[in-house]
Amino acid sequence: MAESPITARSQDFATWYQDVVLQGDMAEPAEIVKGCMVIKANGYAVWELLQRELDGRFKATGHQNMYFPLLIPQSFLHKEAEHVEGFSPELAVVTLAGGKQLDEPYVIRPTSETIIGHFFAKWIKSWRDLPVLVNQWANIIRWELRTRMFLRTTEFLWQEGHTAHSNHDEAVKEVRRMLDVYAEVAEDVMAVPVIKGVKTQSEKFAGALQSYCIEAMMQNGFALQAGTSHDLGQNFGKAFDVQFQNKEGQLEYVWQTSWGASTRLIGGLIMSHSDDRGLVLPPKLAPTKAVIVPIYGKEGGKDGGKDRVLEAAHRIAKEVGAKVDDREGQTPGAKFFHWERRGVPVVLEFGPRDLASGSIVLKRRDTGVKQPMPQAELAEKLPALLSEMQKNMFDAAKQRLRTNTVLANSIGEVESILKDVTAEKGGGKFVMAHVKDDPRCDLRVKEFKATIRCIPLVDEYDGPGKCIVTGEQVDRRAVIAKAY
RNA sequence: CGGGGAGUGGCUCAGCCUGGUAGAGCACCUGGUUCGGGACCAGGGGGUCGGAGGUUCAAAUCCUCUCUCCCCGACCA
Repeated sequence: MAESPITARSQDFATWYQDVVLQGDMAEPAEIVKGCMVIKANGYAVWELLQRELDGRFKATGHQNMYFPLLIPQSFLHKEAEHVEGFSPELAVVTLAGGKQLDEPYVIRPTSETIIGHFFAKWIKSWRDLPVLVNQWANIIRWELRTRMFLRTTEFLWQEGHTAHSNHDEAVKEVRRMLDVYAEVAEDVMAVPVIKGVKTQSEKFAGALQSYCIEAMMQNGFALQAGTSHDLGQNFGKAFDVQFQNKEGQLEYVWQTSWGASTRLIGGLIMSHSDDRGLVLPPKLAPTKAVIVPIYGKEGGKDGGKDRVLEAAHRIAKEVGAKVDDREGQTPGAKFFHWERRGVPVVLEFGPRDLASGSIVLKRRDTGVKQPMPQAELAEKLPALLSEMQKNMFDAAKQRLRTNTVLANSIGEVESILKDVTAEKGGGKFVMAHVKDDPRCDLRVKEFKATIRCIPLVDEYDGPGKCIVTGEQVDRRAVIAKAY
């Protein structure tokens, strides 16, 4: 398979990113066809690992996987006013089917609140039926004006959780609990530090009371919304008439939540850790943790030196759970590059010299440091090394987040920090400023193409202050940044 | 939709200005020598240049129309 060069330029991030993802291949992970992404082998393997991590946690918190229809009667979308307003512009609609014009068109789901609301109404009658905790792994379509590899494709894979509760308190607890799950997976599994917060009313999910989110910072300082968890209140309950009888025998509308994370996470992963030499995968998400590259040396081949090296390499590989790259006709150098650019955490060199000395040379992907070690110690040291790398990658990303987070006390200051920031040039910051959750503030910030990313749940700064736009008192600083 | 750019073997691209009927590198196939950071030699297969029309003795190259993709903006996970 072809190995195109990575024409990475660390400052030209968009181009770099495009190159890594399009051509830089973790076995050529993806390409875009008409705004939709084709995810190839290794890219999908990373997604599968992420899925497993998320799904395990959903199940551990009592959720069940279900599957709902792809096509939703258009009228369903219209039942919740804000929802239809928010999603109408990006709907793909099926008007013709079976060779006939449909009486009522179907929309291809952009998200499933409506059709799930429809079923919740059928399934929920009593307080004994609650809570209902559902998750769906699915594809959805949002016809955005512009696509971006991994971050915004027309069709994407995601997971959407939908729950119904008998009271608001419990629903909010669920919203927060799932937000924590996302944050945990981002930080512990993806090694991507995130800020948990709430969206402004302007930025919230269409139809929600409140949207919670985790925001990550990419290497160019851009923000990436990596997961959301919505408190839907009774909006959808009322729209779809999801009522239950409480213990007192009275009818009440359910309180709902929804939460989702998508293949965008893979983009976030790449843009958080990868470097000019290709992908860097955190060990927990690396489909292949370690590869042994055998080197046969001058005496190789004929006199059996090659066989001895290979035999020993396979023995070691079996002990430590590594893979041997025994492909013919490729030099060791080519193999090193091959695995390096695919983000394999540990590449092991093993040749005649190691065979003689009982050692093996180990190179870690995150730091690029190469060191010899006794073969006998490898099996024991590898797991510890992988977890050290996992931590190291998180720490590095956390450090970057800290370094690029700044305080500002006037709108002019925020503007001067962010106005010239672009995805290509980099230099993005998370600007912490007191700003009110008021559409006027969102609009003011949009003047220089930034957004209020979130109001953090935990205030790590100086508490209350005056809004830099309206002058009104607010209780903590919010994150303002340019975002993908 | 507005502004840029690009469509030429599998991939990346040169050739176009100054028309003469297609090239390079990588990849692929065969044989051999290699093997501690993208090996080398020799031989070989594969494209009619996004599509349509026009000008011309002759079009990848000039003209007209059209399609597609990429980047920037508006919309957004």
